Amino acid sequence: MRFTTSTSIEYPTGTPSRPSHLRQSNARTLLRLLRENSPCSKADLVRLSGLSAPTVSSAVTYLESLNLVENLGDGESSGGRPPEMLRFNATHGYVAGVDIGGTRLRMVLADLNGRIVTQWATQFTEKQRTPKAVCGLIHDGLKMMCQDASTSLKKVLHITVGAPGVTNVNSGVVLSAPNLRDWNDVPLRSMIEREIGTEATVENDTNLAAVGEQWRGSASGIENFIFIALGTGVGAGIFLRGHLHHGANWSAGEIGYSAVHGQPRRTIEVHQTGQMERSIGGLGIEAEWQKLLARERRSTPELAKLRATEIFDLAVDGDRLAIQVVNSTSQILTDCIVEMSLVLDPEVVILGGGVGSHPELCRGTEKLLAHNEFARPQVRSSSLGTQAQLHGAIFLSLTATEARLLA
Amino acid sequence: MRFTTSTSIEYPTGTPSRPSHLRQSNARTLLRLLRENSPCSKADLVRLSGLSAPTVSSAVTYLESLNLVENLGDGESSGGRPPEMLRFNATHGYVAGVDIGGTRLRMVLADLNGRIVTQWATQFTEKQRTPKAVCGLIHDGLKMMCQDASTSLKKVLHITVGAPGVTNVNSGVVLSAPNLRDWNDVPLRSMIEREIGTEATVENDTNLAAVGEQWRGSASGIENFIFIALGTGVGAGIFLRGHLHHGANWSAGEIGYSAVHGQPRRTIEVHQTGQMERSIGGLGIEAEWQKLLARERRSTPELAKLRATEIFDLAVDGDRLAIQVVNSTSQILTDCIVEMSLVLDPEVVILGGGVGSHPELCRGTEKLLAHNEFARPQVRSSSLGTQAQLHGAIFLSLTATEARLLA
DNA sequence: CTAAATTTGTTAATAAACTTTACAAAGTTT
DNA sequence: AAACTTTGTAAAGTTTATTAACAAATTTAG
Repeated sequence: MRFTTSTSIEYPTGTPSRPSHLRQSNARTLLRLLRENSPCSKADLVRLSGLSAPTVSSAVTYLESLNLVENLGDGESSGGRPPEMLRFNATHGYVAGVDIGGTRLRMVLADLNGRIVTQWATQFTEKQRTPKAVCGLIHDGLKMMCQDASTSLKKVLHITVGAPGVTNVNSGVVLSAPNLRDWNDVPLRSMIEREIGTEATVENDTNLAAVGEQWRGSASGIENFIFIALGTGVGAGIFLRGHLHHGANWSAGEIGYSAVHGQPRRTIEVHQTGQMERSIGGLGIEAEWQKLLARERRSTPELAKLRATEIFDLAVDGDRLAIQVVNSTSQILTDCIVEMSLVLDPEVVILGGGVGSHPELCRGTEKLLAHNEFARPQVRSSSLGTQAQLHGAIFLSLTATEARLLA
Repeated sequence: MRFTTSTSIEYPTGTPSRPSHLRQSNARTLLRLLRENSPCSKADLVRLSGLSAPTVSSAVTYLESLNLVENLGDGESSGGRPPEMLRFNATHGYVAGVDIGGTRLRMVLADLNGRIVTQWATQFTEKQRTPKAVCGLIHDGLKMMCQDASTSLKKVLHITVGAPGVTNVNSGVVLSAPNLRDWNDVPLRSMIEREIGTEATVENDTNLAAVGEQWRGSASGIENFIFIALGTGVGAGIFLRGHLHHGANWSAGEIGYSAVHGQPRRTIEVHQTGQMERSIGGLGIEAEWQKLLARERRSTPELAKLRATEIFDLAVDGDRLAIQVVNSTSQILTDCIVEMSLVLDPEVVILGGGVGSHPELCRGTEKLLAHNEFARPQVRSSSLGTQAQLHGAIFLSLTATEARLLA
């Protein structure tokens, strides 16, 4: 260090602005405007951006040279020389989304407008659930989808993978995934990047579902909401001030371990199913149903093996015991929502997952929440259903790609 | 709308980058570097910023013309021409912080480095607690402080006011403040701005305390933490990903209404003290203490009127009943922290407020949390104590001012 | 004690990016 | 067919940055 007079300065820290930054910044602005307003003319871009015509012209030439913009030829005149219509070239590249489920692998391929162009899925065999095998399957699926979309693997710019477990998004490591045996500290991102040669993001699947619902689902445009996934497992995706919230140890939203009102207090242990999950997870709901059946001596093999959603369906038909199950589930869920709302004050709570998206549960929860004067967010069912994760994955891939299109 | 060929485009949306933006951006960068590294020379700024020497020279001249930077004269040579030392002119302006408490008004004045130069406080009389009277008191206090600091009211660039209630920070309206009679939908910001003629920010006092602890207290440098204020009231400041979280209706952190494990479920009503507050607020702790005293026939007038912190002090001395009070309070607090941690996964929880900052409570809570395998944030006592709000207010004022110094 | 080296800072020349002005191109309206 | 409107480009001028050259002031070395 050459510095001597002052105490101690570390070099360098600044981010100098140079004339070339203007070009970059304006190119980015124009590309964004083009993506939001395709097709449009240069004159439109002049009006939209506030830049001068020569600048727009030069930037568009630059974007065309990168193959990011295509010229569609003359448009309709509005009283003068007809405009040359421009369009963002959505097939300049593609992005992929992957959902690693407990029993199957699902994938989608989308263009740079986020339009899904093809999809692929496969059931796991037991052996295929190792991290290494999953990477191979993803590679296979990607190749199949590229073929189907008549494109090449090289044009896939980013791939986002949803894993059913606690995930360090920065490092791309799946820290733990209870439903996937031996998935602990799996460096999934680097494995995929090495296997496929494409930049990757790894996220928790429930977080992806939340992003999906925010992008083009029930939480569209909402800045503060909680996505609650009720299925075999119970978890939440926390979306605050327009962004996912992960927490200090990537475990935000692990509400399966939350306490249930009226049940004894417990300590939190990783390898034990949480109290909330045991109560309102799919298995918990079915257990409650069986208990009630037994108590009322109505148990038959057929009734006893009903799944949670089927029990809810019975409630819609007016079955007294099933209604009781819906009510107790709704009550526990409501307590959970109230506690979260007091802390976070979300605008909306989205109920998703195989069990959670059942409309009867939404209705029951809404009714109970209405008793409160506040801590009373809107409750909505997931509108993307099982596709939410995949849409969220596409969104994150698009976001990651955006910065790289003009880098 | 002149646009006809495409479906519909609204003008204008862009943010064009022009050469003058470079100057602005670089001036801002250099000012920031100067604030972080005062005193330093132009040559240092060249190295820190990565900009060329002529650019730095020209920008510094500009900053000097605005009186934002002062030249201290020659520094010590390090083997060549001695550098001209530059310093950010922290007395170019001042910022103020205000805390509206239940019984008193406290204010501080700080320079643009955030150094507190003077303070002022007054007890409220009953009549002085109306919004209008409070604005007058703030005006008086500000004038006193300016006199004390030998500066003028015109040099006060921003004032941040903490109010003990739910506050809409965008509009500057205090929506409700249970401890201040008739404070409902008070447009405090515009009232202060009109009275004093200075740009103002209004925030919830607990949120300000959280900001203060993050800036120069127990949460220094922590991106995700929860500040829990335990006093007569119970509330939390939620600090996530480096920013305060307010929620959709400005009521995030209202955990005084949270349910207490083992107590019957209740609906949430605004004008009724919350369950959590009734249990571990100062009054709740004192009631519990009196109950235990009565049960053990130890009640004396002297013991019965002890305040919560004094009861905790007795526990430190080994008093069995007092220890019991600490334990039950810690247990309820721990349950609350665990539930929040499952949702938010904070790195740290700061205990503050008159009751909460008692070290015995921190110790008890830490011990109980240690039983968990996760949902186990660090627990720390507030290090700024009753000053936390004021420091937070100064920080927010500085942040608001920063953008305006070069506008 | 003087000359060389070092560090700081300014001036002059050059480059990049934007804007304004002028104008060409290609329609519609009168 | 002439006038008007809209789109788009070319040329000239402005702003801001950089590099290169140099001046100023001190330390170091012979």
